[in-house]
Formats: sequence, structure tokens, C-alpha cells
Amino acid sequence: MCGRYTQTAKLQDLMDRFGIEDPDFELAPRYNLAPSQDAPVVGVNPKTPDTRTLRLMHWGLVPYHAKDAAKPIINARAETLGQRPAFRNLLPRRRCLVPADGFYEWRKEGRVRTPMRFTLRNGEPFAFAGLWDRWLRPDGTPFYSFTIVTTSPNSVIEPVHNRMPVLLLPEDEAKWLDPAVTDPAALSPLLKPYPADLMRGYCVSRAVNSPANDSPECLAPDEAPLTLLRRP
DNA sequence: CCAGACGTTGTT
DNA sequence: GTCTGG
DNA sequence: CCAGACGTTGTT
DNA sequence: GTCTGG
Repeated sequence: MCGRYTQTAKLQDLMDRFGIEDPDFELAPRYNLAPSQDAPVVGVNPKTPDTRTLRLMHWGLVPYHAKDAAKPIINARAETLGQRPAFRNLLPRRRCLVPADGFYEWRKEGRVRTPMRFTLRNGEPFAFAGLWDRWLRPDGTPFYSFTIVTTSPNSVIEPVHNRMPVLLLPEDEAKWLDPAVTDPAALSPLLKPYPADLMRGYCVSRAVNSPANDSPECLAPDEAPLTLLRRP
């Protein structure tokens, strides 16, 4: 999973906590972020271990060795992160936090697919665990991109989907961003399903289905599926 | 050794 | 670049 | 993830 | 059906 999320508040919090200066792009809330779009990401930069970079990156990892950007990777399985050739070199040094405050999954009932939004119960923003990379376009200009780590679902997500994105516990965010931490064995314990009792989910408008709809309408609780079943 | 892949999800 | 498959 | 397209030639 | 774009 994890092919759509919301990001309306976490940035300032992360900037404060990690001493990041104002970015050179506008901070605008996003209600329906989709793969292949640009999203703000806080990354560990191996060349400047004492600082964190906040920049817009393309959702859909294009590995540095790629010949073209034709096959972006939007998710990475936590279970095999340290083994896959494409990821094992990124895990030690190219981790990132992807700020968010909700994500969407589609519940399947027959052929009806109802979008649901999952958030923390306390409504606080959070961060997905991500990996990023830099690819060089044919013209030599850098292209920054990231992927979101997924894991097995907790009991809140499980009725809807067989995977869920990794939400880092707030107390684990600093470790995920610490360039001094390079041991996969120290990192993989962070990539667990988020505690179910701290999460909730609710149905939202089918407006979410189109990535072109990037408005607060995507956040509003919706009971529309019931009206579809109503008979005169 | 060289050639070719390097990823996930969902759906049937 | 680095791993896998042949 | 969903929505929407699914093509070629020649010319600049 | 399958790929691309958002």
C-alpha cells in the first residue's frame, strides 16, 4: 500500500526539532499527495552529516544507477530492506522522514472501492520512514526521489489492506535521521506496524480517487457508501 | 566469466 | 554500483 | 493508490 | 489488459 497521503502540518515541527532552516519552497498543505508528485522530505545527507536537508523530492525512487526514470519505486518492504540490492546501500546512509498526518487505503466491497483515511487517534502529525536517492538526468542535473517503507498491517488497517506504511514512533525519528547510525540491525526494529490502539480510520469522499482533487474535501468524514445501498 | 536486473502493489 | 542467473 | 490513455510521421 | 501520469 501507501499510494496516497496527506501532509498538512508536520513540517514546522520537524524543522524546529532538527534545526532546519526555512526551505526555499513554499510550505503548502497537501490533502491528496500521489506518487510521481513532489513532496517535502527531511533527509540524511551523507556529505553533510551534521545537518538535515528539507527539500522537495519526487515520490517514486529512481536509483542512482538507473538508466532512465521509467520505473520509479514508490514502496519498499521493511522485511527485505537490508537484502535487496536496490536498497541495501541506501539503508545505512540515505534514510529520510516523510512528513504526513494521514494516509489513504481503499476498502474493497465487491467492485465498490471506498477510500478511507487513517490517522493517529490524537490527530498529531507523524512521519513515514523513507529512503531517498539522487539520480542524474541525461543532461547531468540531479533528480531527488524517495520511497516509503511498508510493513504488515496492524489491526486497524488489516480489515482493509494487507500492507501499511511504516509510521515511525516520535521517539524513533531522531535515530532514523542519525547519520551515525548505519547498522541495519539497529534500524530494522523501528520498522514495525504502528500500535493499533493509537490509530483510527474513517471513510472519506470518493473525491480522493482523483489525485487532481487536492482539497480539504479529502479530509472530511463521509457516509456516502450507505446512500448507495439505499432503495426506495 | 558476462549479461541483465536491481521494486511493490493488486488482481485474477 | 552490485547482485543474480546462465 | 486511481484515472485515463492506449499513435505515427515529419518538421522545427 | 496494461501502461503512464498525477
